[in-house]
Amino acid sequence: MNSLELSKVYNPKEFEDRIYEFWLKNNYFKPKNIGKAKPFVMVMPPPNVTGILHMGHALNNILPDILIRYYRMKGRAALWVPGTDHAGIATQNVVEKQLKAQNLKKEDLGRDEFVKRTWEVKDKHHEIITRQLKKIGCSCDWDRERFTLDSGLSDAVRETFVTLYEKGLIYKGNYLVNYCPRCSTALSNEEVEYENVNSNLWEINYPLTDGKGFITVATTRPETMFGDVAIAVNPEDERYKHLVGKQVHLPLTDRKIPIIADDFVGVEFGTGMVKVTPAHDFNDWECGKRHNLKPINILNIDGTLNENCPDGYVNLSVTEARTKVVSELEKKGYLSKIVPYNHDVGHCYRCKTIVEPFMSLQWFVKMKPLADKALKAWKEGKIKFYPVKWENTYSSWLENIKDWCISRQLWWGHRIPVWYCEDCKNEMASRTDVTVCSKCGSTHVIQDPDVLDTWFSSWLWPFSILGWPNKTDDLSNFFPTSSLVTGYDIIFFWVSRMIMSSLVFMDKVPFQDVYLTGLVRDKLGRKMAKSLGNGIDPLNVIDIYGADAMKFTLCYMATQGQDILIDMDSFKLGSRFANKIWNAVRFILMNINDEKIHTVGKKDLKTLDKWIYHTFNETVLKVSNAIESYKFSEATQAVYSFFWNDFCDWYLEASKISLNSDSKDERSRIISIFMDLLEKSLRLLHPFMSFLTEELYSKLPNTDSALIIAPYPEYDKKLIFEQEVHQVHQIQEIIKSVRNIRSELNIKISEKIVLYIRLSDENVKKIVSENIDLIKNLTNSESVLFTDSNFIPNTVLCSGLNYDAFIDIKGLLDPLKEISRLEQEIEKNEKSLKQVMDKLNNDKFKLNAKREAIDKEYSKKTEFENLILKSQRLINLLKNSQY
RNA sequence: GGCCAUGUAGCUCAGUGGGAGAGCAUUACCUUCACACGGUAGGGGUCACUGGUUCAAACCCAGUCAUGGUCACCA
Repeated sequence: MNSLELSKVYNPKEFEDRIYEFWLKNNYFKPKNIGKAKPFVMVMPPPNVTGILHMGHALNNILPDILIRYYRMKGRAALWVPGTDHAGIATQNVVEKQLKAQNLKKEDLGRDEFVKRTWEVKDKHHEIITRQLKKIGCSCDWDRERFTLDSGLSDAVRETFVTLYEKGLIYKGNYLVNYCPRCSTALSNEEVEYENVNSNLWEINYPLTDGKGFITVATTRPETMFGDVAIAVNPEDERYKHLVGKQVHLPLTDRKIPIIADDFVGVEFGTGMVKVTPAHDFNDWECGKRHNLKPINILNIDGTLNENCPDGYVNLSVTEARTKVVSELEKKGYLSKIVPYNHDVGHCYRCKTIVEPFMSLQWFVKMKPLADKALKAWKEGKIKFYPVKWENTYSSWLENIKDWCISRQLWWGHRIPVWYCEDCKNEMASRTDVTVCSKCGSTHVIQDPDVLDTWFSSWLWPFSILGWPNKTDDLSNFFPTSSLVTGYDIIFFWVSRMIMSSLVFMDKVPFQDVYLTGLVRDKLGRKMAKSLGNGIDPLNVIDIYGADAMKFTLCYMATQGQDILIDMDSFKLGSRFANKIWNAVRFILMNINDEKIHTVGKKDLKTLDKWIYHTFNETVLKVSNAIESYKFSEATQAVYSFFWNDFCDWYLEASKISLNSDSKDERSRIISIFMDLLEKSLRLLHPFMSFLTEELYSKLPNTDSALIIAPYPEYDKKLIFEQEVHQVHQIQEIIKSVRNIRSELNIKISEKIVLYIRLSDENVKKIVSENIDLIKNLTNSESVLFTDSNFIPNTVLCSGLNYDAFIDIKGLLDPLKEISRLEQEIEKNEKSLKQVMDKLNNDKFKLNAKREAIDKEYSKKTEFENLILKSQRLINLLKNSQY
């Protein structure tokens, strides 16, 4: 070890990669003392293998890393399991886009070849993502890494599907589902995002078949009229009662449809008449069921119109058909009017295409029984959300849950484990591949072509990742996990469903705590998106500022429930702090010569030493409490202010006297304390500044093992020194007020002053006299003397509660200026005094307020009165003296 | 429309029933041998608005306004 090894400026590139290798090589990310120590387990929310990690990912992995490192140092068997998600639609889209660039469709390749290409995309992105996570410093156990489409998870998916199938909780049927025509697949309700769209309400006339005029209906989707099977009115609507039961001609076709009454129709809206299109609208679907109306499907699976539509419309897209229908209606006189209208339209969450309600044969999970379990577990307090407000979101979703459409008409994903016999039509759900029909013995069996929703594998993550459905050691050692950290945007997709699946298959909640991070946004509050070009690449931040700076900054800003607004400059916070730590260590190391480092006993601690130990100890308590209650910002603020403001600004500055002492013993004493404090501080800081602290730790002469596995500092009752803390505050107050006056009077640094201090309290006097050199140094005085006088000519006075300090500025005093300054002081203090007196003159205050509050007001009263008195006296003296 | 947040310094945000805080930005002074990614000292706030509870409210309650999120929609 020697100080020369530390460069002047903190340069994270010099050591971050090396340190990560060091950790990896020594298996420090693996849980220790399994079975003996209480485990602390987290699973990584698996990033999609569709791209690279963004700032949100960085945040969502930085916070778990802090927790894992903290609990690891606390002696828990800490395990963090990483992994990635195959991300069905999203990844398939990436490959389809690549093909499109080559003018190819997936059908040109065929299913097997397409899936093979998708695996290549997966491999590529997986490699990048892994590298990024390592750059960030994630201390996860890479040997346990999983992928949602690996063989183990595929077993888990089959086990889950077949079990639910056998319990009757999975069913297949022809229902109306949300359908993305671009992705050519069904979606779950959660995968549809509603966006407000400027559109029109078209009012269309439908002629009555009895020739007695026409009726007018309003619609936002005129092209769906080819699927109309009825017109509905509200049964209470006096305007239309007489029409119920009559028939109308469906314009542009030769079909006739009935007018029916149903109370889902609002009297107020539009014309009060609704076209009923069961195959393409969820309300109409329900209405159609009530009236036994057979739905007419007008769409092909690619979203174009099918042969149920008139000639000339078949194979048109919905948009094209809309234009054509409107113009035909207008031409033929059926169009009554067009009213501009804004409404929310569902879009595919992956490709933003407008989704169409579409009737098709799909697989569903019956959710009510699962949701009930999940609600019960939450009500019993088995699971807690941080911040708690999200529990509302969780419970209201579960209370209003709808069945989950899990089949996707995609190629990338877990194939549905159901086989059909082509001969006897037998349907077989199976954990293993089926080649022979279980009923008729035929070998003509084919597997269902669809795949499962990608969330059908990730909802098993907390136990499948540990080896389920096999009974593994990991499963018994590490399930249930401890905490989950993820973004609030996937509470429905992922968090709630994991809770449901764990309760069904493991009979336990998957984690006790869920911490929901805010989303990372730019300084204007916008989401970071490729299209806006406002994204910040974590690797870029690491390149400029270092991984620790990024980690510390994000953590500092991670307050519960808030989105995080940042730009590149935000990371200066962490970077400067890292530099500060670096240089503090560097400074102390370069001051070691041949001093012997030893344990300094309590009796050898001076006031200032006790103060810093006390402050450190309080910080340990604050930080531990904050981490354990997921108050990340609070924890970082505590370590920041301790290390920078207390340790560097005061203790280190003050201790330079000891460092420069002629006494070898004193130098040895102070260096030993420094080493002890640094060693402890680095342990305290490690979860937040992992690379830097590990690197510096290795440079300390009093350490011999890795910091990452060193014990976390514990609160120590033997290090409470209230009295010394009070004394140091006294000294700090004197120093600050003298510095203030110096600055106010523009006394240059080069100008040494003479300071006279007057103290009435003997205890204070004792402690000040012990630290006279300290005051001298920090106020840049050539001498500090005690005085009993209450006036010293040619000096400026600054006073506090227990002291007067006279600053001799050697004939530079301008009496008029000084009088004016004192008058301002008086004014300020009188204002404060008035506030205090208002309270003290209030009998109710004295009657009701807490004892301490009253005492405090009285002491404030004395303080302000004294200060005013002193200033006034000084003004008089100044006015009467002959300068 | 329901529900949930948020509104504190120029910006981003902490905070707490008892004298308004941090980081960045800004002003002055300082390149003093750890750090100019630094030091010292400042300036800057009707704590959205209006009521209420309380001896005391930025904090608790109600309402208003504004902003955001989310769910659900009547075509």
